Amino acid sequence: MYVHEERPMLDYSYPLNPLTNNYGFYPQGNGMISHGEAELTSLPVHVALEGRELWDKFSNIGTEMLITKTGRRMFPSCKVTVTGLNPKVKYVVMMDMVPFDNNKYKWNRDHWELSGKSEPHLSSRFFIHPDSPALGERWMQYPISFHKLKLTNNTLNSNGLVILHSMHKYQPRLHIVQAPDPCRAQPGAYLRFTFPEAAFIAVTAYQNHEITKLKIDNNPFAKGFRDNGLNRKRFRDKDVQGKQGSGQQQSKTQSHQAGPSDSDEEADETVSSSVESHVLHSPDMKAPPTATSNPFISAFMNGGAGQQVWTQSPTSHQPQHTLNSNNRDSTRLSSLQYICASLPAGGRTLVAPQQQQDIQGIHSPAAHQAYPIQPDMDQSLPLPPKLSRVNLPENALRSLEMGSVLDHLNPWPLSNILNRIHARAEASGNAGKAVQGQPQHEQLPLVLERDTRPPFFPAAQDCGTTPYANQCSGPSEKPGGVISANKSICFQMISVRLIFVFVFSLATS
DNA sequence: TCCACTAGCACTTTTGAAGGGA
DNA sequence: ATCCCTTCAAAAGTGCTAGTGG
Repeated sequence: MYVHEERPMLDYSYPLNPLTNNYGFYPQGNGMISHGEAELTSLPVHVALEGRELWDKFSNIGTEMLITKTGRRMFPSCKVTVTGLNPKVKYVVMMDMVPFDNNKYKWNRDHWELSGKSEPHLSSRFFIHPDSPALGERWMQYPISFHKLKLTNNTLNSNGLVILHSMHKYQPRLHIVQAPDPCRAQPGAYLRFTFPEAAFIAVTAYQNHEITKLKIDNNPFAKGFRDNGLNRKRFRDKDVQGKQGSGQQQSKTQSHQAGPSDSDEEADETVSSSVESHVLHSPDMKAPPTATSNPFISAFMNGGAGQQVWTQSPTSHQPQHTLNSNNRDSTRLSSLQYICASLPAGGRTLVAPQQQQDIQGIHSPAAHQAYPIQPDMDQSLPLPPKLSRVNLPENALRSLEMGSVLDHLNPWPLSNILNRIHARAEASGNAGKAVQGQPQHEQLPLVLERDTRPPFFPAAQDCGTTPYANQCSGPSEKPGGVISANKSICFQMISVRLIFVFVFSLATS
């Protein structure tokens, strides 16, 4: 199982709600928290995957997620409930996909079977939740939805998509990153949660008709295919001409009896109750006037825009002048989610209890008792505020891609980045004031000296035994793997730089 | 021939601008 | 001038399917 477990001492709770899995994190309060470790890791953080009923339906059949060149949303989408955060501390929440195993799959008539070894995993690209950063109380107020996360098989995409291999199995992974607090000169920590029950096989066309049927029944966008697709003109015409259904239509007829009634509500709730994601920009998007409403984006625009932007007033953002320009390079510059890649192996991965037992063979009922929960899943929550799409200035992203070639040889673990922020906060003396002066940032070298001081975070573990070995170990030995490995390194280089600016912006926002 | 993949289609939902009324 | 509500067209998200290429 591809779970990067760094601290076997971690404790996990059992599911507390029959419809959700709650993954709790309870560090043992016996002084095991290392020096300088941030508050996040000392909190009883619970994460629960919403819509377990639907996920289970898919999982029982064998979840498939369509991936396309232009990107396809997940259905069901990942929506999680988080509890146990510090309500007054800012966090960044993001998601990526990690390989479920080392295998490649193929569909054989009516079942999935193994089809050899998996392709080298492309470095992860994060989908950063648009509300990031936000206070813990906000994250706990509403379920956190990632329904706008898109999957693609296009390794060259520039539209903020998560890249996957077709016919490979993946599972979602949630990251909660504590924004560094400059005033307290304390670095941020982060937690990771994987969702094995949401594992899926990425496909370019649905293989299992049962999955297709489930999607049609539950996804409101696919309503037009309900009632055996007879709503559609094409099928109506065919019906009139003698009901000469296609193979797929026939297959639907075999089992499709359920109306849209119940599933409608379920699906509608899934789609409508979520928060809008921000897609930082694709060339065909208009720049909305609310582009700077997100403080993170504002911070990023200020903090990551490179020299050209440093000279601007923080309030002088003109989102309509950003990536939506006709600049021909804009197609390769897009969202932060897309560019952010490959979180290093420095965090803590929390897995489902059963999975945890598989790995470590441990139980922890005490944890459950210690923190009897938490979210009332039946309680209706107010709809979260909606956000408009936001854009990043092109030069902000471009400047981040410019850096030392050496960077890709030693990508920074997130912990190192946070340590560096901490060091910088210390060096600045009064970080809260220092960060107000934007020009100071301009003077920061893009390529910072490394490892000049001991880390405050646990150093990234050697990832040779993890599924991310491909990311960390450089070019693959396979001839075909060199290119993808180089791509991976390139993504890493960009992403680490972005993460740095991103987190640093958090510290200063 | 098989299989993975793509592009375009028809359909539905979502979004946001525009307009009108209080 | 502002706010709220309704309307409507465009954009975006679905699975389907014919066709392509290895």
